[in-house]
Amino acid sequence: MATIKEVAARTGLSPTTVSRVINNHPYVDDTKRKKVLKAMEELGYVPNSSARRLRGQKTNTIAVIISRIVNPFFSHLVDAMELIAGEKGYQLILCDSRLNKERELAHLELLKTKQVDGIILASLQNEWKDIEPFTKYGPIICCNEYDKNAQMPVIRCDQQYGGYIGTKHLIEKGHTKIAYSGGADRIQLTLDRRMGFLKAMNEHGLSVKDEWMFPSYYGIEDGKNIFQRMYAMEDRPTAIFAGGDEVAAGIIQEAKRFHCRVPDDLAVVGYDNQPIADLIDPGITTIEQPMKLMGTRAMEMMVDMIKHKRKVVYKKEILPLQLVIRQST
Amino acid sequence: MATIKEVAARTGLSPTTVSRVINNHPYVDDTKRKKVLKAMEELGYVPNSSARRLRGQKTNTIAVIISRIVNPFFSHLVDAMELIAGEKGYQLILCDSRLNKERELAHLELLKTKQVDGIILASLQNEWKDIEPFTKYGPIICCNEYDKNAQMPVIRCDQQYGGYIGTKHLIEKGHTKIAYSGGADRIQLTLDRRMGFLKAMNEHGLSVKDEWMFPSYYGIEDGKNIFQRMYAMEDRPTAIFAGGDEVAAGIIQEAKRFHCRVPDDLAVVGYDNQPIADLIDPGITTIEQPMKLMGTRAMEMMVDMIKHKRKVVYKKEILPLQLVIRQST
DNA sequence: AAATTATCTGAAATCGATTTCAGAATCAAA
DNA sequence: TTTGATTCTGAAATCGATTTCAGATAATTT
Repeated sequence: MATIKEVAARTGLSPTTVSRVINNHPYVDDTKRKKVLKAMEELGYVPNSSARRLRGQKTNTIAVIISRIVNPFFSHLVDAMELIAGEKGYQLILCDSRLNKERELAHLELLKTKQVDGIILASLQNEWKDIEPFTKYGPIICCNEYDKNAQMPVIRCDQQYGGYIGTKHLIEKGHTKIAYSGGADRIQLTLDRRMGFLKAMNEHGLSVKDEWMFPSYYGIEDGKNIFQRMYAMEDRPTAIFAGGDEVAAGIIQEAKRFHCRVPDDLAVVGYDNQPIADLIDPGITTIEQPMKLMGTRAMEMMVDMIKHKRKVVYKKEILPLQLVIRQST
Repeated sequence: MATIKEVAARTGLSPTTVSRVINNHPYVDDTKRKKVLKAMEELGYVPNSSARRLRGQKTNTIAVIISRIVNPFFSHLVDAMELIAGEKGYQLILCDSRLNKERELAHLELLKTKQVDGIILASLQNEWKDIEPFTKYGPIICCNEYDKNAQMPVIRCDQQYGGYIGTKHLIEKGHTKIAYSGGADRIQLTLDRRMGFLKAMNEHGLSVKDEWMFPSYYGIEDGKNIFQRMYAMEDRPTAIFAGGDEVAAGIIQEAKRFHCRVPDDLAVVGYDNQPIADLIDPGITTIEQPMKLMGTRAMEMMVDMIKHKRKVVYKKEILPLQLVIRQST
């Protein structure tokens, strides 16, 4: 409630001097500094952040756009970001696009209206051409997902490598009839992963049946669905590379229900290494993504870009992926 | 980049009129209104939100304080809140106290410094006496957790009832030697739940062994730990009411490893009805909390309080809990 | 002693919007 | 025709801080 003027009045000094005390400027007489601090204390004065934002043209706020906070992948990512943001003195605004283009664009407006100093895009619903116009209002970086055409900093994993090592693992286990979930999508990350899958298959002279290529799905229910479709096939695959641990879990759960043994009758590889991967029986062999590291690095880079108002040098960081072997393969 | 002045200059009108157009005030000549809109469009003008905040003494931002976003309970809660906040035109600032008192207090400062219009406390690390001073700076409501002494609006579940029905269910299944996890804690929610447990036990003339009362734990590892401790006992309980689904999952997983059959040798009841409850084998009998509803109602109430600047009438809402029976009992 | 530098202070401008207030023009009612 | 209401407009004040600029005083250096 109290303003800087009231503090000034109470001390008989000017608002300028009070401001200097608040901001630890040099050249303030020590007696007066103490007087100001005392008055601030007594009045319960706290600087009004709206005024500071306006004058300073800075919000100390960063937005992160994700597609679903309930997805453990994103909640871990956001968790890491929130920690770093706090350490660096920034607030984090959570923006959930819910896989919706318009919502994503609406959230990007935050940068235009100066509600945030920068935006981390951890999910990408729009094409680069629709996002690009926003870059002139402040720093935007991609984290996890990316666009091939985008000239913007990005922190991500080598998804092609992920697809490759997962598939290779199945091949080494002796599988030749391998299904894949995560096909028909315009998301670069998905395309990369699929390319890795196909690369491994090709390298071993294995062909891929069209009917074994499932589109991108996310939930447990989708996994159950996929299993049923495979189960109904004449020529069943003996292994599947699922797009995520939840899908993998759904497949495994449904397989059990149909007395189809995992991994003997059907081997399953997941993605993300989420807690459930280690929880269900059998444990899911999966590709671990360094979510903490990705979130941390993205936030560090964002703060760095804001602080140094550095001309957006197109910078990319690619983090390692790892195969975690459990009992589902 | 463009300001309201530039728009005014371009149209030959005053900033006042431009402002009227922006805010849909009546009494603006239609020709001029169109002229202004055109100029805004051409200049790519968007109102600066810091200026609006300062002048309007409103931030259109709400903070939610939770203890861990990676906990599915909270991510679902936040998910629901984010949705409603967006619908009502508010931004959501995510504050993760990480179970730390100081972090929680630091986040409450957001209200003091006018960075947010209100705060939803979905986790409570401090005592009411330390939180109360902040209430004079704006609306604060509790969601999920609460404090007995607190005179503040709260949306929560009847945890005592939850503890009661879970325990009663075990008793009805014929168990008399029932352990409980979630004991030594100063959190009201935990105390309530435990009271429900004890009430059910008393009603059936069952006594509770001290060594069967475990403190509050959260993770899978804690669950494993609890199982091992029970397993090592002379007099083993035949059932346990775990504080959460993760703990329950840990117990079940470890039980399997020791060839202890669930539910025959050990029945397990969880809490929250998280996805894993349905995923692991056997499925976990658990108490379902209406997280979506709780988040939704909390956000609606918060927006309502902000909009109507209503004197904080102490209002509480208690939402229903439900027993979900699966194979672990 | 004069010149220079370092330390300290406040008036006024500024950030970019909204609101108040007063006044002008138009229209309707008495 | 006068009065009153309705519609429209802009100058200036305001929100609450920070920054610029200029000036005063004290301390150092020549």
